Amino acid sequence: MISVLLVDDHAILRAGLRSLLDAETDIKVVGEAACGEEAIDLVREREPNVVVMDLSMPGIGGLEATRRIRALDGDSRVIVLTMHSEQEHLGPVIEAGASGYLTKTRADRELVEGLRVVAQGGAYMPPEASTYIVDRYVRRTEQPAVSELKRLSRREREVLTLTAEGFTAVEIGGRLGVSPKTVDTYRSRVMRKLEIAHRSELVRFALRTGLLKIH
Amino acid sequence: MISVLLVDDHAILRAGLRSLLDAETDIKVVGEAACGEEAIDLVREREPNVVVMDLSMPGIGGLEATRRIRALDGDSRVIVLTMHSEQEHLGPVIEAGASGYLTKTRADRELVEGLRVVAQGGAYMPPEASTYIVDRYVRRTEQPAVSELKRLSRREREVLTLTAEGFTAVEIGGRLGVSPKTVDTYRSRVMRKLEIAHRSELVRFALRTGLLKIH
DNA sequence: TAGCCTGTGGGGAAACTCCCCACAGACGCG
DNA sequence: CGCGTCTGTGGGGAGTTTCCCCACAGGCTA
Repeated sequence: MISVLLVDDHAILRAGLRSLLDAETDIKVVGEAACGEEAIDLVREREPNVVVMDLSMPGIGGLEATRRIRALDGDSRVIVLTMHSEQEHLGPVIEAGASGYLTKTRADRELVEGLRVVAQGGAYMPPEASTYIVDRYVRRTEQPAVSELKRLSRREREVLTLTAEGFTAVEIGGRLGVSPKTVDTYRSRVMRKLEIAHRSELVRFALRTGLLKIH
Repeated sequence: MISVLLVDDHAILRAGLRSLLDAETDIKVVGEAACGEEAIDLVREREPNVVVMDLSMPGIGGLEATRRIRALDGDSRVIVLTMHSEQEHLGPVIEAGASGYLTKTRADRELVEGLRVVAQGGAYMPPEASTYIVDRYVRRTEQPAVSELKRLSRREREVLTLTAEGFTAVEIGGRLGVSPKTVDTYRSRVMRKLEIAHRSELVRFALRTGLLKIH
């Protein structure tokens, strides 16, 4: 059974959504909110599995509400429902931690499906979301930093990565089968080539180029 | 004008794709390949904007071919076209660096659109891709590591993040307005709480919890 | 052939970490 | 109320680590 909270400042729309969802036996609407603040309170109180969230609302709005709901201890997940196809807002929506995104025109057909996906821990986003997400998170060879990567030798890249991961020269040397001092040299050369003087920039570089990634 | 390379081991299918794409005035098919190896050679030679890639092929297959094409110097992008709806392969496809993903059943209607999106530097993925990508890259509050995050005090989190970013205790102390020794203590406490003994685990933790993120 | 890049390493001073210890205020809990 | 725990704050000191300078060999290029 999936519990759902509806958040929209238009009662009519909430009613529409409710009737849509009431037709499903495994979905239960456990509350409605007309603004972001109210939504947060209700999430705290009823801990719905999924929140269907309108973006444009008076007060803090759907985006900020999404952010705050995600910051709560519970694990309510949010599907953003935009009334117009304002897909330029997709980036902020993902940033805010939404798990789903639907436009009104698609909602009637896809909301139920999206809801199930999201309730199961998945995400339901339009194809365009991939653009945004991939842009941000998957290494892109056309990114300027990545072209700089090509100026590093293999050894230098290895040392850069392992250093950014927090290993010391001794450890890296052990893994690569060379002396720690050699590793020192590689690190120095990387920093000179990239014109960076500080370890933190090294980490940032590794992060931007995708050398350092989530396991 | 978008230049396209078609890769599929079935000539009939390539012919179908070609006729589909020839109908567009801004798309030009600049080559065809029947296997991954051939595809790589042709990409090197003709540098197409987009490669339409079948997954199941003799030899290295479409996945490995995609990976290698992405590793080339050029910036040809890849749309994967699966013949059946083998969406369980989405993860590897994204990992391999594909920018688009289409099933055969959708290709006739969506290929041209996807091609344009990808050629412009975007990504064209089914909604399910978001699940995969978001799962991997957007911090998820329900991840076990994140719940551990809540056991850390604010100061401890700050120090954890900055340490993972490569700053030293002196620098962190300066930024937070406390003594370096205090920062040392925070770091120690973080490591004890998380039961980690090594800096690299600290970085991994920061990465997994999203404390350490791309810019 | 003379450079430049890469892989490999040493020396040494300065910096940094890491473990132990200390203390005060806040908070909760018998 | 007193006691333990957590958090914020810091010191001491041994041992590590970094970072800059230097060196040399092999390969590739101009």
